[in-house]
Amino acid sequence: MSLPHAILTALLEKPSSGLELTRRFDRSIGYFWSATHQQIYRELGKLEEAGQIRALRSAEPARGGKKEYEVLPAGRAELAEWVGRSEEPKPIRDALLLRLRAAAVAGPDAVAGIEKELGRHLALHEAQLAEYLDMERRQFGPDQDSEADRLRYLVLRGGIELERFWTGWLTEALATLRTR
Amino acid sequence: MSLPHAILTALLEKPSSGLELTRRFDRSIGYFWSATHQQIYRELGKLEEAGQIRALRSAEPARGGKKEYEVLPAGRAELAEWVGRSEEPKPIRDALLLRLRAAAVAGPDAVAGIEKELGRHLALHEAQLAEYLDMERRQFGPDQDSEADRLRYLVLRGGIELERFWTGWLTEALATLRTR
DNA sequence: AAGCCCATGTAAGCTGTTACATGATTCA
DNA sequence: TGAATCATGTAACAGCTTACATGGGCTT
Repeated sequence: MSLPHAILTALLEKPSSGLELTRRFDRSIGYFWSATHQQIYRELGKLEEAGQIRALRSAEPARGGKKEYEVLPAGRAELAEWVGRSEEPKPIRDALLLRLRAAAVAGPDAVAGIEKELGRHLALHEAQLAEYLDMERRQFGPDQDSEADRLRYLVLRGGIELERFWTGWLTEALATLRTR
Repeated sequence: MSLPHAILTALLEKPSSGLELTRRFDRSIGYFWSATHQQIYRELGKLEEAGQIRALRSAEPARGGKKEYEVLPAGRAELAEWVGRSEEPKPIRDALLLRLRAAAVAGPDAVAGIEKELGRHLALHEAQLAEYLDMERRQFGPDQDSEADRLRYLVLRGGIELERFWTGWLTEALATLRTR
């Protein structure tokens, strides 16, 4: 149940149309909460229905016209309430770890195939880490004065450390497999 | 599309009934691929239908009787093929990171509420890390001779390092919030 | 005029979650 | 015998993914 809150957050940062939101979900917000344009349009409809957001320049033609949305007070209140809500961490579902475990029972032929996949993932995570480090360098100076900036920096720090975990573990995994 | 492969892996490690599988998904397999008993029973039906697994002691009564399943050659082949298959890493969806980002726009009142939640998650991840370290100590000695053991140890190493990431980042996040 | 991108959607299907149902066995 | 637990399911729904549809504007 977090997609509506992700959208409310994005719209509070900047009122946007559906497609603009989609773009931003491919960049910043999507780094920790991904969504496709189909999900976003559906959810925008629900949020408008619920009176939490409102379309600007209202009377555009239904098809082909751009609709910008902004958050209403009810939406802001809902988001603030959600932020403080308690929720269990979701159990992990990671296909790569599962694959390794499967390789242990599927026999040695399977192990050769998985090595390539591990290397591919390593490259992807290294690229993501580099991008985060670049964002860190450009967007965050030595001192953040505003509370909001410090929170945003914390989120980025999470992304960085998570990618460091992946690159570290994948490197270790490849080294282990190669010395067999 | 990984649940059937998780089940095949578990059944190859040891033929089991639905409930036994459920138990094991709460322990070892579930540490990186969780599933409820409803999912498991549904999937067991599909796998049997597809000729990848088979029920032992076949003619037990439908209700209340225990059914043990074992993997057929077709199932083993499917798993081996899947292990080598290439797949994009799933985009991240992490509610806690999203919450922090939302807190940045939802105002300072929201920040107070989130601190408690961060502390709660920290305790959970510390407990999980301790459990993994205990497993490491008990199940894996200084030298793993068999390939399968080394793969299983790699998976556990992944779990350990992932929990270290969480405890480290959550500690940093709490420290940052408290010095505001 | 044809092809491309922008922008907003619809529809179908799959996966996962939550709530409930049913019979068998065990133990107080 | 009643309650708890074991064991296997059914049903309904929510969320996400994939494929396709529709119309407008811009370029060549």
